[in-house]
Amino acid sequence: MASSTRVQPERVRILRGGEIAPGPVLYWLRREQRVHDNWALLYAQDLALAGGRPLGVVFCLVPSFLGAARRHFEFMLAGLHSVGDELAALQIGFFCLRGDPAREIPALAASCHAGCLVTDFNPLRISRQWEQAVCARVEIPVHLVDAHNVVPVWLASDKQEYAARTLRPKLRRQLPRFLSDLPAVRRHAYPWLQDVARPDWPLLARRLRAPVAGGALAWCRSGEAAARAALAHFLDERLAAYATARNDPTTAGQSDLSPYLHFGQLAPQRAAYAAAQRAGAAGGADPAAAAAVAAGRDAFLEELIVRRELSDNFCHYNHDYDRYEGLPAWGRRTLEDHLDDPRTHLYDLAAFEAAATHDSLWNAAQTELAVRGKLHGYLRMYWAKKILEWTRDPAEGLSIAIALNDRYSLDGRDPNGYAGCAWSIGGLHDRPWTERPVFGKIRFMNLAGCRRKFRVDRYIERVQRWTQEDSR
DNA sequence: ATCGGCTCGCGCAA
DNA sequence: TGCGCGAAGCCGAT
Repeated sequence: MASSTRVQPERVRILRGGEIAPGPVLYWLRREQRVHDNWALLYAQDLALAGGRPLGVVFCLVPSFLGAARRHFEFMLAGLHSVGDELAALQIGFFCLRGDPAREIPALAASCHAGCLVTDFNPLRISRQWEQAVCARVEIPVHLVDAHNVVPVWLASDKQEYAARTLRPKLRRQLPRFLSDLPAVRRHAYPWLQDVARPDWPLLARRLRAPVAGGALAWCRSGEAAARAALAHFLDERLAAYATARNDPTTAGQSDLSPYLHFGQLAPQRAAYAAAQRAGAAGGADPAAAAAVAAGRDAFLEELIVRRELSDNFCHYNHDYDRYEGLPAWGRRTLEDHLDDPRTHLYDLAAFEAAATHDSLWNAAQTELAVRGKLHGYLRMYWAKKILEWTRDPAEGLSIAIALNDRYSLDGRDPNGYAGCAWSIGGLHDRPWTERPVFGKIRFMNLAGCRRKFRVDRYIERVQRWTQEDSR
């Protein structure tokens, strides 16, 4: 069977080799929960078209996943619901299974006599384990597609990068080849004819075993359509101010796209391509406005591509990405020099989770995280660094920061979160600074710095307003 | 308001 | 082997 005509071969890794057998192509959808701008779906469709076969998509719902809360599952299920509807309209089969993917995926592949299995790339350990388990239980080829990174993670670099500055030039060299528009998925010429039971979405929601944590997520509607609207809104309304406003938690200066990127409802490459198109022309006759758009675009692309793909690089090449042992050697060394330093305050997970520290800014940040399911980028650093400062040792601090981020943040359980916690607490991708108690040479942050950057009282009031709205 | 120093190690130039 | 420089800061000097 011929290979893909629309997807570059460097995007694809063969997890299990062999001849593609007769029978439909099955795409096991995991991280990229969208129909459009999805290289893995396009690749699976190309394989199916080349062989004249039907195409099916399967998602396997795991009732409990890395500490995710009920509202995360509800957000995800709402998005998957529209994915299923759109695929049906394209004559592509859609299954939403429930249980252990290591059992469910091979069972489905066998029952529909699939000739090939395609899945999307995710660097987290649990994803690799599922891949291995599935490969061991099927007799057909399994192909893995990096549909998340603009430059496929294994092509961008063959090792864990030391810092953004070592990855940046490697990405830049490859971007002309990869930062392109994406082709449209087609109505599939060979319809999926076998009976597909429409997922019983309300039943799936009722059977979840996820803990209830945090408030409702009124600010962020789920789904591909909402994601595209949010991108358009950001590019139209906020891009010009992004370079200057994104580090001020009292203004709406951030893109607010991370939930969509995390759940795969928005393709990073779509966002990057759209932002790159917003060249100086946007300002028209006004050179200052054009310069602001260009600065916003550059800052956004730096975060969207360089820093996000750096965190995929970290988790892909460092299997201790969420543990103390995964921190850089100089960071661990200097933290260990200060293990016996007295701590000014000590809290456990429950006290942090209850936002019951002595610091009203920290409590407000934790409250924002709990109520809204997101924490402003600048405050997220302060938040994590204080957890390091107020726990008995850095390993405990790291695990508390990760646990809270995974439980509350809509974009938790993502390489971004693990890299962010390791940056704040262990100096990952950072450099050493003046030595001081507890932190050692890890970059320090404090309230005075926040006051210099933004109106701390205004931020705290803002969070209190959200809390009142939420309780109503 | 602005500036330099802090401190490690990567990667490139020589 | 030497050297420049870096994921978002802090602090004290001017």
